[in-house]
Amino acid sequence: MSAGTKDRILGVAERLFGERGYAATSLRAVTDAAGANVAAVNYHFGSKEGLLRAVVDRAMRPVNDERRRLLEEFLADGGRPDVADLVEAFVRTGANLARRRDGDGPAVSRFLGRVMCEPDPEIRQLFADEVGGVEGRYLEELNRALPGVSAPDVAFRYRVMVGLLALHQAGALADLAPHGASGETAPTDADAETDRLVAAVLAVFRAP
Amino acid sequence: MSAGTKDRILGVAERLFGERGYAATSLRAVTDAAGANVAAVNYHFGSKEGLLRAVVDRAMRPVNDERRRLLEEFLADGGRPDVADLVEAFVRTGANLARRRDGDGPAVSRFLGRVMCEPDPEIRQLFADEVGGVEGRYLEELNRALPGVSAPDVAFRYRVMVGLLALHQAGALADLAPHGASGETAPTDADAETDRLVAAVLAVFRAP
DNA sequence: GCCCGGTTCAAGCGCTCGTTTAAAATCGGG
DNA sequence: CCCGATTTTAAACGAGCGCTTGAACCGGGC
Repeated sequence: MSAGTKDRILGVAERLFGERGYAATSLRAVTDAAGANVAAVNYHFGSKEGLLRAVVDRAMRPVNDERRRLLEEFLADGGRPDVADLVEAFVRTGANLARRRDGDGPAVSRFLGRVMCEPDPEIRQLFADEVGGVEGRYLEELNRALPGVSAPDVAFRYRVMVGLLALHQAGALADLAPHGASGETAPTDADAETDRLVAAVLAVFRAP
Repeated sequence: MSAGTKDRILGVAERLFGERGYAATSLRAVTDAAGANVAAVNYHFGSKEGLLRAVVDRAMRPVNDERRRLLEEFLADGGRPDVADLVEAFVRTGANLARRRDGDGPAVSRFLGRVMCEPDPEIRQLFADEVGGVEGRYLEELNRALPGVSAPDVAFRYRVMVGLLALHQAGALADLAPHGASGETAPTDADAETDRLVAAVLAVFRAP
């Protein structure tokens, strides 16, 4: 039933890094939950940071692939994606992670959102390297689709998109509610939240 | 010249928590930089979390006060603030922190942004408690100013505003740039960034 | 049957963590 | 000037950290 030690460690690390953050998660917490030994981490991944790198890579790969695929679909036959196409493709690809068939969707999603918000510049760089290529191409196409907006403005709105997606995935948007207010504890439908997110990002890009 | 030990610790903690995050900052790093002894933290603040609480309180108080003042100014004489008023008041109050006369503005700003993004739910709660009252009133007024938008939609857009402000203050928006792209290393004018942020949030609230 | 490369393990390395203790330093009021 | 309270200090506590070591385990080919 259970996968190999290496994969079990990856899965647990993904979940715990996402829940507690990288710095606050000890290797022993990971290996205990994975039914493995601390030394196994250093054997398979070299170090704690190596483990993080492997988890980021595994989690990010399908997202990158899907975003690249959608972009190439848009560009096929000399097509020109508009802003809505690009935002939909980019944001929903990330947001839909949480709905993966296996039960790990929410964990992967939260993990990726959390990594994007980590304080340590090394970790941010690690993540940026992983995502780099594809994101750059989206920025290019966004510039092409918004000829009336200056490049720095497009770049800013692009960063807003990435940042909001990260907060959404980390679950950080959900509990920024003003708590003091009425109920609202209802876990508002996740699909509705994603729709709201896409709409918000689109509104930002379409601003005058 | 130097303030008392207590205030020096508060100042350094503010800076280091903002730079490295709470979990990754040791008490010894704080007290060393403050020229104080580790035990002084527990004497003055009881614990590491007590220190965090004190720093949040000190940093957040002027922001809360200013937001409250602006809101009451809008409401004076039966006035009714519109969306632009509310967003400007809320976002700029936070963003302008970085321009305080003393040199600590950027540190305070980064610290507050970082705390809003911390993974630990206890810390998030601590922050929410501190901000609570005032934010709830802004949400109320936003609902009043947007009669055509459903309450859950307004609540979502409100969370987008708070989240984006946090990312902006933490400096996380600045380096989500696609790195792979051209230069853009230019530290784009901070005022221009704030203007873009306000414009983006306004666009979100004004979406159909 | 035996050995071998790839894995996993218990144990321990040196170090840093948050916290505690008790003594020294500091200071204002009688 | 000295006393009592407040503040600051050095030193140590136990726990947990990331990482390393050397031995045990394991399945498959000679």
